[in-house]
Amino acid sequence: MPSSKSKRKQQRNKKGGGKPAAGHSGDTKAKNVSGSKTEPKMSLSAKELDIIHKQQPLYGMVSRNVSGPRVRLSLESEVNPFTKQPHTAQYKQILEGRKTLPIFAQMDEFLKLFQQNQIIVLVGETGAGKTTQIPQFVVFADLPHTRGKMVACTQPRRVSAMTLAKRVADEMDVQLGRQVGYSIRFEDMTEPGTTFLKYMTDGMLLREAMNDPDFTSYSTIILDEAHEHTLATGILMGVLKAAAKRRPDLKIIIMSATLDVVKFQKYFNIRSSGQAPLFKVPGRTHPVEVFYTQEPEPDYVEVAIRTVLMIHRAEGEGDILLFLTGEEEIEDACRKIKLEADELHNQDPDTVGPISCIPLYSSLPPAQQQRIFDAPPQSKIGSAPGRKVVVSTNIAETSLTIDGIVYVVDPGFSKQKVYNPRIRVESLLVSPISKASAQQRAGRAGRTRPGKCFRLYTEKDFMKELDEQTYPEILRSNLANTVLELLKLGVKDLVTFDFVDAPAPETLMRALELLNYLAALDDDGNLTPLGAMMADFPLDPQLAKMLIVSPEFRCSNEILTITAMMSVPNIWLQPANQRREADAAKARLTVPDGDQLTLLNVYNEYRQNSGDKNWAWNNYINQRAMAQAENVRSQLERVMEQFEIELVSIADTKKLYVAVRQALVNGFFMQVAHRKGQQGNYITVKDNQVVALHPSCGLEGQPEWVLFNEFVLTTRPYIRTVSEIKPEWLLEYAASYYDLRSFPESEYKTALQRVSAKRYGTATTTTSSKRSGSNGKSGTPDGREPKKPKFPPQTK
DNA sequence: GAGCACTGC
Repeated sequence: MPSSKSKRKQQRNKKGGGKPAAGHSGDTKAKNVSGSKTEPKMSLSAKELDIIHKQQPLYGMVSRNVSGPRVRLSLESEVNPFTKQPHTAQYKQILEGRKTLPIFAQMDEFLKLFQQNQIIVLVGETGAGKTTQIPQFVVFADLPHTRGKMVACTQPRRVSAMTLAKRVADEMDVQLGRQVGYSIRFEDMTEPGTTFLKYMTDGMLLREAMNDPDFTSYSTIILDEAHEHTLATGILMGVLKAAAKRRPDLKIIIMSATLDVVKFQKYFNIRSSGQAPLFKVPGRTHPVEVFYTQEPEPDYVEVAIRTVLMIHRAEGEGDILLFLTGEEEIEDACRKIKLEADELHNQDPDTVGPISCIPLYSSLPPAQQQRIFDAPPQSKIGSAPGRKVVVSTNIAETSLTIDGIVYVVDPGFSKQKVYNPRIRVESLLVSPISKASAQQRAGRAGRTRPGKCFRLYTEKDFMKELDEQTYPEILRSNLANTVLELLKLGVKDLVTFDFVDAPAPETLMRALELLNYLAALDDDGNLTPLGAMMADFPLDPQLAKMLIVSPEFRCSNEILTITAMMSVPNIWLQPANQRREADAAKARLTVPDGDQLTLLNVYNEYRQNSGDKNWAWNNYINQRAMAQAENVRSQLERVMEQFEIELVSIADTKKLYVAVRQALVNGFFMQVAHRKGQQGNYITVKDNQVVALHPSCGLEGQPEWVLFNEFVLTTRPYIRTVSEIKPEWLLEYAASYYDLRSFPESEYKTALQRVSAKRYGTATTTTSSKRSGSNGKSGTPDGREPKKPKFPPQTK
């Protein structure tokens, strides 16, 4: 079957881009179809109609010159336009459903706007069907398969890309992974040459762009969920805008669920043709009545619990969704709600029904997450109906949809990432949500029938205090990775790069500085060969650097494992009632020289015991995280193979553990702390932050010099995932960063000077044996003075 | 003696 199809496609391709799609030579009919301004008359003969209906549904259609009536004719055909197979009964049934979507009635209008513009901004509430229907309209308008191109539709999350592709494949009556497919990390469900509609994560499209900055595989790119302002979406917009200027034939559609789209319209004003046109799609959700508190409430958790109980007592049937900020808060609230609701029910079962209270957050095992789809508890005949209460983080705002929710309780807070470029620290802070977020939360009450939303803040606060939109992620993140990606994408000047939301100069400066010290950038800010290689690894720059140089330390096999383990969420389980057992299990697996070595040890033990299905569980290790680490490890191994980076190891454990920590220094020499006093305090080198070892740290005692993976700001500043290192390694493998002349006077400077004097005979000159010779940066051979980097650019 | 909002390559 594939061979006959590709033959047909070759015949079409011979005819070239603008020619009729179905081998029909005279395209006069097509002109008739789309040429007139009013509802076009389709002056098709009975014979032609018969061809369209029974053999060639795309007969006579011309790419980007297609009208609604003509598309509908193709949809009603007996045969599938793309497979030439007879349509199934399921197709016809789904098509009837699609026809009732409001967006379906706007097809003609959309096709016209699409034809006339290179870039469109489209706004429509969730449930309008825009994500399933618009890509299909575009497929008919573009006929990408006749030109060897694809239509892409990007999503911020993997699950959405997968489920949408499945849904649309059904709607188009094709097999998933053939004409319609998806592409996400670890899974490419497409067939090159056959797939012409591809759902994918925005991160995946960004990866592709690194090797093809003009997006040449695509005729149209649809960017969905733009209102979420995620990092990848922000970068993609900038890159797409640049590509659209170079490629007038590349069409772009920006889709958003909130009305605040003027920003996008203005941003995509290319060729000075005025702002990009807006296409509006009506929503299809039920009305939600919104209530506010009269006075600001000081303790939102307490009020939230009271509100849930009030709804349970006084409101009609329907489930409740309460938004809180984190795991502990959620588990705590669930306990209290359950306790009080049970009491109410026992006192008066006739008016107050039974309740089930279900926590929801991402680190819950999938089986427990599934509980949100359970039916509410049954009540005895004659007594009040049962009710389900879901207490959730923001995961229920976007990622997971729970049907049957009628009441939403919104205290107006969520944990949000904030970045402090001065000390290069990302942390999580409970912050007020935006208006857009509050609206999204309220909308969760109206998915199946009219609902109610109780906001635990005043209407005045909503109007005056909340931001319109959530602050874009690009303004709240460490951009080291992003900057490396942009450079690999061919962006020369980051300071003048046209961002939708330009990051703070200090943030860019910090990123450039780090990349320069890692030798990913030369002193003129150009990507080095090492930097180009680093960009191809789906890793933070420090991890990529350490992995690439690890063969020089004969431990690339181990560094590969550690890198994978450091790329997955926390592997340690600590059930509340088994803390002592969990701690004991952890102690058994701990390597006292460093937490990174402990991670290596856990992975190796896990693999050695792969026959024992209960090993992870018995050792209080998160099985899911381990499986993820295996996955990441093999992906990284493939990239290493591409670059012919050898996988080597040292048999002697003692020597191996030294080599591993030396390799760590090559990536993390900027994350080093020195012990200060006897109180367990450390001070970070150059940033001078007072920190403590995180209680989860497995180091024996308090070594003088440590390297850390993470700086976390919680009850106090901690460093987490820590290894002991020797100061000589810093001088040897990161000589230019540890040029002591540039150091502020400090205890650690004095200590390093002592080491330097002992080693090189002088306290100020740093020479190097240049062992990490994969770049010209981290050593100063021949005693030459280290060159002062021009990077990063200084800001005022 | 803490804690991990969420997502992505």
